[in-house]
Amino acid sequence: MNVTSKLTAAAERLFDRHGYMATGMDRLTEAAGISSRTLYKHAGSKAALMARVLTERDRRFMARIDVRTIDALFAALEDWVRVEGCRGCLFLRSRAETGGDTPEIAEAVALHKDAFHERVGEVVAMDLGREDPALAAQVVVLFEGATHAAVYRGADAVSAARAAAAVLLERARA
Amino acid sequence: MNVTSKLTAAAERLFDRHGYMATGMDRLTEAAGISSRTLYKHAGSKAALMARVLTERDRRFMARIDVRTIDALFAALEDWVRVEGCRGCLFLRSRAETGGDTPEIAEAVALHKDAFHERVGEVVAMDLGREDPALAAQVVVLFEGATHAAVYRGADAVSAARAAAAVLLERARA
DNA sequence: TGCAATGTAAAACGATCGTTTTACATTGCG
DNA sequence: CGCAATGTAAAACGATCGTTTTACATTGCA
Repeated sequence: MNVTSKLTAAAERLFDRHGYMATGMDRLTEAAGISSRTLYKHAGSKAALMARVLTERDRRFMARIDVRTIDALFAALEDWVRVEGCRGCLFLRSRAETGGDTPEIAEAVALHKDAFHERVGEVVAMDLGREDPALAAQVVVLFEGATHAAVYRGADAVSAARAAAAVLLERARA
Repeated sequence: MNVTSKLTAAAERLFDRHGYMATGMDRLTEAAGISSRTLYKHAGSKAALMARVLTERDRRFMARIDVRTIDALFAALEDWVRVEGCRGCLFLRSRAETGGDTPEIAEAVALHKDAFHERVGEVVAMDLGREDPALAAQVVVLFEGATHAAVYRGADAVSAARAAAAVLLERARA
């Protein structure tokens, strides 16, 4: 495992657990086992490191939701929550913590959310046999809601979203 | 308008726009038009101020969703988003920024989410004519999802949640 | 062999953090 | 009148912030 990926992984974990602003560079260097000079050579700045974390997380997340049905989409979220925990959407959190004023971060968030919405549209089209933008928008809302309600209601929130999505899909088929 | 409520209002606005950790005490004193000594006499500490902001926001929010139907619940959210903007749930954000390690904040968040869930249960019971905990959980997820999807999709996210909730309610009636 | 790259450890940078203190002005009420 | 409460302005507190720098060790390759 090279320096960059070790740093990125450590940063993602600390940002997720304690928040972006609350995580100082010294805790990052300590967790990654590198000096501050090496950190800045690889990351450039704290904002750039956060953007890199988001880009890497987007890759991992999108790979996880490479599915063919809406039900599998929520099953993937159940897995994600079980493995990665549930502390809300790290993308929206980064945007909120920076007030949307850091361009590199705001752009990474926008790219992720666009890609996610497009993926949901594709899954809906595969599952339903035709495109249905209205249903896709509802599934996005359910997914986002499950992610955030899981913070205080745990995996039950994902189950509720999964059941609701099944009803909406059934209705769209009729 | 007395000192305390002016401070609380200014703090809520700054915390919401720029994030909790990113908002320094000097910006709070400047926005509230008070000295730092007065701020600490009234608020005690930054964490206590944040908890007070959350308690006040809970009062205002719960008053807004004092409704009798599920549809009115999402209509109220549309109003809220139009008036207060959409930067995600300030309760979950405060919890995330502090890592859940500040008791006064974690407690205020838990109280709010419990009260919200109970209120949704009451609205579902009124609208449906009987209790339906499963439907209530789904409405909570839709509401939470609308709140957070609205950050990047605007009021359309609330409309989508509203339509989805109508379908779920219709299905529960049959 | 020797240079360039890549790393560490640690000090230092000015800035800003949350909070307290000092010194003084204003006001309301017995 | 006089005291207690409540406010402001501003300096100071030590700590920590993100970032850069200095000085030195290790490694890979021509």
